[in-house]
Amino acid sequence: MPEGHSVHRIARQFDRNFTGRSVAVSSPQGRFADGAALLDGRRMSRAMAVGKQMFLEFDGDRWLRVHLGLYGAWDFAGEILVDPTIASANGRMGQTNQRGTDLEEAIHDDAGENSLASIGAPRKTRGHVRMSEQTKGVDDGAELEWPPPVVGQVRARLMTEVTCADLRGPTACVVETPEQIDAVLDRLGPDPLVGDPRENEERFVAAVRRRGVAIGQLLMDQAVVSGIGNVYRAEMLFRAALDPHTPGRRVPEDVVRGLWHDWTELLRIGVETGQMMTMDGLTGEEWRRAMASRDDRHWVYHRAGLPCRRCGTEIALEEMQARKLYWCPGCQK
DNA sequence: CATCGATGTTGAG
DNA sequence: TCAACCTCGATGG
Repeated sequence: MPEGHSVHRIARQFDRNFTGRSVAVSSPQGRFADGAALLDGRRMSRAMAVGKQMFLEFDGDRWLRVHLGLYGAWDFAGEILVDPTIASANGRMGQTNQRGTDLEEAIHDDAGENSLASIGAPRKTRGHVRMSEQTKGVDDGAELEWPPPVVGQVRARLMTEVTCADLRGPTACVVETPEQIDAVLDRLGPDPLVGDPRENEERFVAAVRRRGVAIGQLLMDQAVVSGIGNVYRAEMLFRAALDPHTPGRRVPEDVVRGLWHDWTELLRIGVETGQMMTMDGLTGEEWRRAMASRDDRHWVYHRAGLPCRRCGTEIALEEMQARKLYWCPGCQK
């Protein structure tokens, strides 16, 4: 569920709270026990995100790669220092942080101790993780039948002296070598927040205009561009007034460049605010409504059958590559 | 209470 | 193309 903006926010949280510290790594659930043992006690030296992938570097050339997939999420507990670049939800953005209206990616930076934040799939915070609650040591009874891996519990727990991060439900949570990390990076398309902007744009333009595949598919292809998911795809195509079925090579170059610039800006806003804000030019009242309800926040996403906000045409819904595609046949031609 | 579906990816066929 | 992965909020009875 989390698209690129969430993953960048998580990486910044790790950078702020874990980089430079020794980390106790465990797998309360058991399914990451081997990987946890490889990392336990090492110092984390770097956190970075590329698209929907997050990479945590540890001393000794070991990396933890995490992909949240459809419903993964991180819960932070204990002392949490909030990265200033993502803290604005409680400050400058003012009404975007209405209390109780959006727990989706709320960052609680008001309490130094036992504050808790959940970033990832939409999810309510679920109560505090007790810092004293260490993973229970298990004695070496050779004949013990180990219980099967538990579903619905913490796959990986990372703890410093003061901060705890719990991971649930990821698609990928694996320890990898630098070479393996490079291999993953190599097949990822450009991320506006990583690397050289000019180079990124040219890569994106070339990747799109080389293909006969529908632009609606290309935007979701992580080898073409990193971090865009089903929501941003639908919204970006609407904002560009572009028919999702247009083959990549038939999209005018300036429109392709426009898509890149739009993604750059939407991602920047998403990382800063923690919300997928894709509607602009709203009046004060419209804005308030958009912030208060997920259903009022998008141009087309999740609005099948409803009248287009711009032209009144019924928003269409179809399956594209087994994902739901929302678009306005009136505006997008 | 049970069932469904979701902001995603992989790998089998 | 489709099932599997794996979690939980929303929905319906």
